[in-house]
Amino acid sequence: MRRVWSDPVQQRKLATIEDVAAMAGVSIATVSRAINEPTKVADATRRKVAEAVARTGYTTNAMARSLRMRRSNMILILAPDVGDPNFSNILVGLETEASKRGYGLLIGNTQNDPSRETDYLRFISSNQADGLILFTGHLPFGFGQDRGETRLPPMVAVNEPVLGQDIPFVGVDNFEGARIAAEHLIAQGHRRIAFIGHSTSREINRLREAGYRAALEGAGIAIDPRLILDGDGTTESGRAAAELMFVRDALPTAFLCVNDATALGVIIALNARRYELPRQFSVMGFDDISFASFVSPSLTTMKQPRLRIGEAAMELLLAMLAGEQPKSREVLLRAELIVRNSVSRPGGSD
Amino acid sequence: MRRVWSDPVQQRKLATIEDVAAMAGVSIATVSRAINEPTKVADATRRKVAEAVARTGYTTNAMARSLRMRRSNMILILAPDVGDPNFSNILVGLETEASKRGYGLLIGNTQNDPSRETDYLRFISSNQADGLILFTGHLPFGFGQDRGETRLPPMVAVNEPVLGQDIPFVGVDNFEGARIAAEHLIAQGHRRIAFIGHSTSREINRLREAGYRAALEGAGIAIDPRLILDGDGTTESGRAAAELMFVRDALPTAFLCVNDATALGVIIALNARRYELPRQFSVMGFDDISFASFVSPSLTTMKQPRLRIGEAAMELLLAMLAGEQPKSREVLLRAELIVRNSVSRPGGSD
DNA sequence: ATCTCCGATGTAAAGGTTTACACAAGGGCA
DNA sequence: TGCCCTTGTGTAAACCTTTACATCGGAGAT
Repeated sequence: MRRVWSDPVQQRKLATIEDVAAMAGVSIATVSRAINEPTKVADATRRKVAEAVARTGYTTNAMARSLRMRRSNMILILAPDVGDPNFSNILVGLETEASKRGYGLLIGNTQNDPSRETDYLRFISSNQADGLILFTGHLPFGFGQDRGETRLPPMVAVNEPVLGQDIPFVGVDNFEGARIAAEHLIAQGHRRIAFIGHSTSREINRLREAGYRAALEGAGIAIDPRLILDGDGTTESGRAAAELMFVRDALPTAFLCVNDATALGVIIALNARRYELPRQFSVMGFDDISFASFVSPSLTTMKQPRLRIGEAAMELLLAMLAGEQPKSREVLLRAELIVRNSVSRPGGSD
Repeated sequence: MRRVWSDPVQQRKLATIEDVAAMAGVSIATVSRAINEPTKVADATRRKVAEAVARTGYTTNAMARSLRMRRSNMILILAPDVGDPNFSNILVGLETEASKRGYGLLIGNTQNDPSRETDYLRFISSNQADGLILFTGHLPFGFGQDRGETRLPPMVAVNEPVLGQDIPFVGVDNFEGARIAAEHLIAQGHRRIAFIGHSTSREINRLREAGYRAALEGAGIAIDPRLILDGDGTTESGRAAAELMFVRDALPTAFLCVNDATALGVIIALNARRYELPRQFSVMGFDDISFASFVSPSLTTMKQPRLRIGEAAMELLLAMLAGEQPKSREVLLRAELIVRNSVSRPGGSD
């Protein structure tokens, strides 16, 4: 049995820049330059160094480098729920872009727990991360509020904007997306369209509801407040909202839901009541999360360009780290209408 | 407009241990001890230091600390696909346990690209990470094979074991899980049970197929090789496999699928052929990924204890880092049978 | 022939910790 | 009283880079 892992302590000392310098017969400064600024070094020297690097297997010690340069080439990702499907796909985009530029990703799962948010701040304040991607929709607890004039580190909000803090945001155009969704329903002939929102993430909800209202007004349809319900964004709350509609007297012909999870709940409620979908009721979601195509009927929804959101956010953050002024404080990407089978013309309702 | 983010360079220099020492009127060594080994410091001194720390807002610089101590308190997670739902839930467990013990998580998305795997090795070889969690089922490209006797860093395989490398593994008991699944079908009265596998991750497939065979043999059912098909683990391959069954003459009454994605494909194929499920065919999956409960019929499957897998893996890795000998080289957790609506007694087939 | 300038390289400081070792003071014991 | 041991603290080295500044030759200009 080879006990490969049993000794956690690095045994064979790693080669340092000094070993390389000795082998190449130059000073450590020259080695450093040969590696980092090759043009500043004579060709012959550069070759000698390159060979010594290869023979020693030298890798520059990231800790020493970071200590000296005061930057770690790490980005901290702060998210309330790492398991959220919406998160993980954006993460792929973030990672792609970051690793392309030599940055690493450090992930922090806060579960909306203030103490965990504070906890992760140490990565920032100890220089272990140069910048921050925020999924949480608010500044980490312990920032800004306590010390009056704390400088905020470079950061970009994603998924949900941070209100009142002048923090660059990259995300989907929620207003426009919801308007397109509602217009799709209207184009199918629906006039009585419900909106099931969720107050949990206020800003997203506000924008999507605004898009819904804009579409209806644009089509000359009066807003019926009885058709606007509020949930918390979960499947269960969608189900409950649909049930509530039946208890009241006012029924819609179509449900526009603030997100796919809610839409799923609505579908479950309608299926349970033995309605035939989409003939009797149309349902639309927003997000296009993975199960959207597997529900029955498969869900017509607005697709968030998650990969591109991640890439764009990271690109923006890295540009900020490089000292560039971002062109705009908000990058909005268009949501794409995905037509599946949960929407049709209003027909034999009841 | 407050340009909070516009200057990426840390402006106000952070307090160092020296500032604290000066304020408390002690040496830096004492400050360090007061923070890290409080018992070795007199009470009065400790209080002075604590106050100075509070007043300066001192946080120890992680880079300097890591440089000196040759350990970073970071764990690198190497996964082929960060967006995979199976991954993200294990990640939550990993993160919970790691952050509880003061470790950070660095994530690397390799997309099974050897060059990206090699790329991420720099985190290990430059001391930027102390240990490694491997989702990939193989050593990162560039490890082991090239230098004959390279010491492997402390690592734990998760999800899929690494063959022939004596690397500790934490995961679900695939053999046992598949056997339980098959036995569940047998208990419902099925005798002709198909197994749709996938050769992409060989070891997982091998074990699950073995569990299937063991169950059948245990019940005295002869294995019919025409009922064993191979796919690649995707929904599409599940669909294709089910279609193939219909082309051939041998039909099962139940499909045991190597994973939920495959099972979903089978369900789609059967639904498309207008069979009534589960009356005419039963279908079982494995994994219990999020959409399993939303498919129609909802999927009976074996649930992987993902959270616990993550926790156990991290616990093991950290123990190894602390120099402990792991008790066993393999931690197998039981999969749990989740009964939903895709399985019933074999009935009116055709 | 001298001066200037430039390119290539070396020297040494700085970045912020932890910790081995030395040292001082004080208490207990012979 | 003298010695030893313990407890608490300080000094300085080590961790490994990057980079400002100095130095040194040689080429080109006068």
